[in-house]
Amino acid sequence: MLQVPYIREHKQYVIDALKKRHLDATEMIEQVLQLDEDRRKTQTNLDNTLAESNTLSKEIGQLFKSGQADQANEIKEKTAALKEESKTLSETLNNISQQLNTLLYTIPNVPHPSVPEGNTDEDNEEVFRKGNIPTLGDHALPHWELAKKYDIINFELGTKITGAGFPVYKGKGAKLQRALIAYFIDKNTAAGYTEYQLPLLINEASGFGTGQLPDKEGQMYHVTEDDLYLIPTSEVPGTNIFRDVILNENELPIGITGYTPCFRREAGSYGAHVRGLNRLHQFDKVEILRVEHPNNSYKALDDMVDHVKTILDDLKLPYRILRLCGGDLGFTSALTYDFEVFSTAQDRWLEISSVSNFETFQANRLKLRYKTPEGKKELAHTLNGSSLALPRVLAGILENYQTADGIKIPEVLVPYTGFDMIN
RNA sequence: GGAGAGAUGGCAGAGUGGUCGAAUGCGGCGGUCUUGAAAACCGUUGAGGGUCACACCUCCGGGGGUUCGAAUCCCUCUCUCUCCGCCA
Repeated sequence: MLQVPYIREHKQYVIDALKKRHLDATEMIEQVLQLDEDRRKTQTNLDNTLAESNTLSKEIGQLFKSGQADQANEIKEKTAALKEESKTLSETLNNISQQLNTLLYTIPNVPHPSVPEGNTDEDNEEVFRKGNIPTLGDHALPHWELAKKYDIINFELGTKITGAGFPVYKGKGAKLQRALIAYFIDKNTAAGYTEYQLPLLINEASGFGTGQLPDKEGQMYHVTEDDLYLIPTSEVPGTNIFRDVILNENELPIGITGYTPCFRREAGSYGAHVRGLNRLHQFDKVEILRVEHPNNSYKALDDMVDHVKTILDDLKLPYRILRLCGGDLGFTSALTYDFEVFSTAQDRWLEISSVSNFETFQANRLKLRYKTPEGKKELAHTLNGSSLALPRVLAGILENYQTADGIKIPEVLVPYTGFDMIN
């Protein structure tokens, strides 16, 4: 959620920047500013009314104490009108505040100046590419065929147990998953991130804090009996650690990492693009997350990108990094870099990580602040990124490491798997 | 699932109708003392709105009510804890 004072001071900039998202926010912004002005006016009126009746109440108390009941009763009559007035004013105030908030919730984050123009993922800007795309012979198979051939993932079984999009990993496939998780977390903790194990269900307040609610309700599985949601990413429980928190400035920066399964309804997805591991309802992901001083958050974003790079370098997978264009940028993000690994047998790029700076957008919803040495409270910046999303990494490994004899295991993983070949 | 208890400032914990944004202790911050530290002592220390700054207003789990006046009384919701049951 954008900060109203910021909008007030940078009105035109905000409107122009939001145009990158193909959103003409002129009217919304004007409305926000008008509502905010109304809000403050009404608040002042209400405050004055309440101040008056507070004074009278005190007087009445004094009069009763000194036995002047007649005078007290006289003043009592005066309070009725004030009471009526303050009731009306506070109703108006609630009304205005609600309108203002509803409007603010619908305005996405202001894109960073470096965000390129563009409509779709095709307009994203490639900023880095590394790794050789192997030339696979005629034997090359897509990962879902490989999974079947070596009996390491069973999609049909998951369909039987739950439904489409809930694969069952088996034998070396299951072990490889576990190896990847352990390796990612070790890598992240070595870089200074503190490991967490987080809840997989979240309440409404948490969903709101990171921006999934109220708008993107349809993306999450909802346990209606208890009114809880299955997490679509550990960003949600991870970031909500800091909801309603005021840190000391010297506690920054904070970095945490955690592994969780993620659950996504993916309503409306279909076809070849969701085949195999490409798009699932349940998948594993290791996440990194940071709380930063505003002055340092873009440096932190670069650090996170560099960190994810080293993981992919270790795995020796061909990958590229994209800077998302305005049209493809997520609602809450100011700047996002996507990592994509090349799926050789499918001849396409698969997104395996998304690293974003949300600036104060989430912090404002979360009320995540830090206290400066002067005692001022400022919103912190939040960032997060995947390191990494498992299924597509697995797809990349299966496809790129396949040989006539089986699938080789990337060297760095062998200590974790205990085997160097799936055959 | 059954029975009971509770929700107050960073934490612990008083407060049952007016002078309570709230005693006290701990913690935090600043200072005195000290070569330095500890101890002791002194001071300070919740959040939001509003203002150039004050004033002022709101907040004692959420919502509603009674009252001139509510942390305090009533209703309701949520959550937490204890015991029993069930269970990984």
